[in-house]
Amino acid sequence: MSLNKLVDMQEALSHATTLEELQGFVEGLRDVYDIENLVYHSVNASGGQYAALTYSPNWVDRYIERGYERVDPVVQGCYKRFTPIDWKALDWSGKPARDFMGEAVDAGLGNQGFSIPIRGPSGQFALFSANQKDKDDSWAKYTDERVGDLILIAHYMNEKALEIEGGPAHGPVRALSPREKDTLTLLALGHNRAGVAEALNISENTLRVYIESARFKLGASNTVHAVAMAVTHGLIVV
Amino acid sequence: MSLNKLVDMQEALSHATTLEELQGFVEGLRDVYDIENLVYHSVNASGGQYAALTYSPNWVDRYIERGYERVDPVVQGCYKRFTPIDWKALDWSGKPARDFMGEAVDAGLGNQGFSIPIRGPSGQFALFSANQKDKDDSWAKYTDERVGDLILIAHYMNEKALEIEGGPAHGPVRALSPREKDTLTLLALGHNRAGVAEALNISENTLRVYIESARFKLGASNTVHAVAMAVTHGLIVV
DNA sequence: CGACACCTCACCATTTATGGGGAAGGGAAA
DNA sequence: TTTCCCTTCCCCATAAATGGTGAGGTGTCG
Repeated sequence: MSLNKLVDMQEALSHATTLEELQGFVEGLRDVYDIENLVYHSVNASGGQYAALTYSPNWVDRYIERGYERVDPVVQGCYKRFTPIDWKALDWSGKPARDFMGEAVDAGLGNQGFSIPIRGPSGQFALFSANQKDKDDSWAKYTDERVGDLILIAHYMNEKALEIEGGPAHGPVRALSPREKDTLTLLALGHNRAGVAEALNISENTLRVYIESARFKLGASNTVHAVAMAVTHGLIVV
Repeated sequence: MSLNKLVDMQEALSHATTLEELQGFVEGLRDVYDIENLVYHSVNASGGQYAALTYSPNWVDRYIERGYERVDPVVQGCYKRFTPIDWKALDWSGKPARDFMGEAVDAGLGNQGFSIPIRGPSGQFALFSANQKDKDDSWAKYTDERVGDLILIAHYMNEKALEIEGGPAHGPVRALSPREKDTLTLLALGHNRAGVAEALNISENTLRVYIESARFKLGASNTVHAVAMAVTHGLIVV
């Protein structure tokens, strides 16, 4: 059923090289999936935000201006989750939350919604949401049918957004040798040199060679730097 | 097509309260989806690992004993990704990687595979993989048809695993004060104590208080450990 | 075969980090 | 108001990390 759509989607995404094109992609997707609103919203590890969405610019401006992300149950609820969720299942019990939804509907949003939280390396977080004015039963049918597609799209889109935005940001780092990874991993876990040397069954002298070669490869100025870089670049898993 | 299966799956998962039951769930899933092997493997932020899988115990033991996670292109490749990927698209160019695959096939694994990386809050990372002995074209057809289901299952399973295991499991990490964050951030960027103290315009003595209080809060055994923990827990952004 | 990367070990002098102690002012919460 | 926490500063002795250099063996790839 959805395979053709998905193939088209990937095809369209593969050519995107700017964030503006992602905006166009989201708008196209809205037609393909016959839905009123789609939103991709990314918050990277440094707090930088980016969104590609089909809400009215007025609503977006108002949202940003008044800092509604601090009230919005979708954002607040999804930040702690990592599986898709229907907006009905979120906590709307607070008065600010209900007022917010009232305003949102006035601004043209639908009453139904469905969001997919996405997480990338290094604390990156994004939300992909579908929104529509609909009755409960037909909305449930709609989401049941498309949730699989939407999850895939959300992830591909997030990958593309990160590729565009964050790609060449952090410079190239040479891969570490197995021993170098072992060394940095154990250091990151809190062992000192003597402990690491013992754990790896090598002399502390040898260990130092690994630390220094890792430092050299990463362009790090000391051990702390090297370990931090290895962690943030995903070279070691702690 | 897959809706009934998914409903059954969620139903089965909702009753799970122990990690052992997840193991049983994975085994059941293997039959439902007519695949040779399924693997759920989670690494939480504290380095704790948990797996529910259908590989032979011998292979699992061998994998752990020899630290194959450092060689396995599936683990290494997926850690940097966050969209599903076929194992063929991974980097198998190194000799250790090829040797590893040879051993894996000898141990009964199929030659084809497909993995879904999953990320949760606070650096939690998991992999959900499907594995089978198959030809390229029929495997491509299989994955195309089921990738949507598998992604959903992977996410629900990860949610359940974290719910069971996660809650109060990984020790509480107290929030860092602004000065402590500044300190660890600059240390992570490669400055030594003197440099950080100068950058923050405080004495090196004062700086030490921050390092030690941060270490204490994080339960870290030294500066390297504290910085690594702060990075992996997303307390600082490097 | 030769280049190259990797793993292993050693020594020395010096710089740097750590552990543990004490102290004082400011602010916020209870 | 009292109690925390945050911020800032100081001292000392000891443990640990660093910088630089040298050198032997293994394995892989062209």
